[in-house]
Amino acid sequence: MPKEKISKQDLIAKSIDVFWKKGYYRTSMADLATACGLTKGAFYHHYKSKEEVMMNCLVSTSDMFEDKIFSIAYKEEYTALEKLNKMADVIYYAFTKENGGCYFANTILETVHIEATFIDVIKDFFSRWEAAMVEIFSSNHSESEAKELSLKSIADIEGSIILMLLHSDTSYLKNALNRSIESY
Amino acid sequence: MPKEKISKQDLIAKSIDVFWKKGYYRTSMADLATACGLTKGAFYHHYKSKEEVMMNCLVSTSDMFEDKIFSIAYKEEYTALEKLNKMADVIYYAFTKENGGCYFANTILETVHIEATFIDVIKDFFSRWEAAMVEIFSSNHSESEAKELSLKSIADIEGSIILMLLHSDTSYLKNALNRSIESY
DNA sequence: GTCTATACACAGATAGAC
DNA sequence: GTCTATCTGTGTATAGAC
Repeated sequence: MPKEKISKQDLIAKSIDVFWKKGYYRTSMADLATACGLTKGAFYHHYKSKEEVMMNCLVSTSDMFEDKIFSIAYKEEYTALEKLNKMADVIYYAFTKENGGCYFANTILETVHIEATFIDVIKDFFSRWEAAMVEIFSSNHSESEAKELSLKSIADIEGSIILMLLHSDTSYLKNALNRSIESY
Repeated sequence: MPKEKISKQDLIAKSIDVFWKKGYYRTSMADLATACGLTKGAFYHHYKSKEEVMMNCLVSTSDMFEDKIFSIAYKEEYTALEKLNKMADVIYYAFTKENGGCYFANTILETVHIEATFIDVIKDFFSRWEAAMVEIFSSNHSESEAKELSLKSIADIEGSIILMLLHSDTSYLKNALNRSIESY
């Protein structure tokens, strides 16, 4: 296979940046193409619709979170508290870099009342996150307590991201992550 | 003044429903006009731009929350716990009726990276909410503790709304409201 | 694989008849 | 105050040259 001018991985990575920042509906195919240094025509050669690009972006981002963040919960070399702290650091980085925010929360709020297209990928993301948190909290709590603590942490973090974006102040997220650690 | 076919109040009320459900960018002027039983031309007679309609909708909704919900925090005839319970009931109703969700959270996530137009009204909404919660928690906690408890409650509730919408399950919100009451 | 050109629908907004 | 008609821009998507 001859070398490609631009790889599919690159297209998705660049597209994620645009979707993350502008949202699904507000992003045009021209935006995505330009971000990749292509024209619309060339971009459509790789993906046949905006929906298809978005799906690939969501799946790719979810996999990246699993790989870089949620997987920490299953590493045997760390204590539960170490896992919580390490995850908090990477989550903070992921939700504050560039313009900040949670790609999945943005997308579900934008699309949930209009089309069900992306709901399963987003459910999957939150289910992976919850599973990772449950894994950690389970070392110290009953199964049902661990689940409740996990859901509370996730809700608190997501809500704090909203306040963080509203006030342009990352300490809202920082505080939520600390509350999550303290609840262990 | 002769009777109007349709009052400005009605236009805004109907528009809020549409914006709440479809979001700002996804809602067209034709959507708003149709929801009000008007044509685009007639609708433009009342409001000169979509942005102006949105601003009026946000302000009107924020005032409604202050009037019907946040004001409970300042009623002297109730104990702090009664206030928390009453507020939780109305908040639950407001965020679950129709399609559910928080109009202000939706809007800030949709627009914050694109335009700053609505940020002040939305800040005002959250600041009113926070003030009401601080008023209640202050009866039992120091000023700084009351503020932290308030922000935690609000973040938890907003995050739980996301999970509620994702899973079509209002118990996420119910649980967050209970956690807020228990934290008193 | 990338480009230009284009088809077609719909967006926000305005003009002018009734 | 409401309507129809229209202007202008932009959106998704496709066709076909290079």
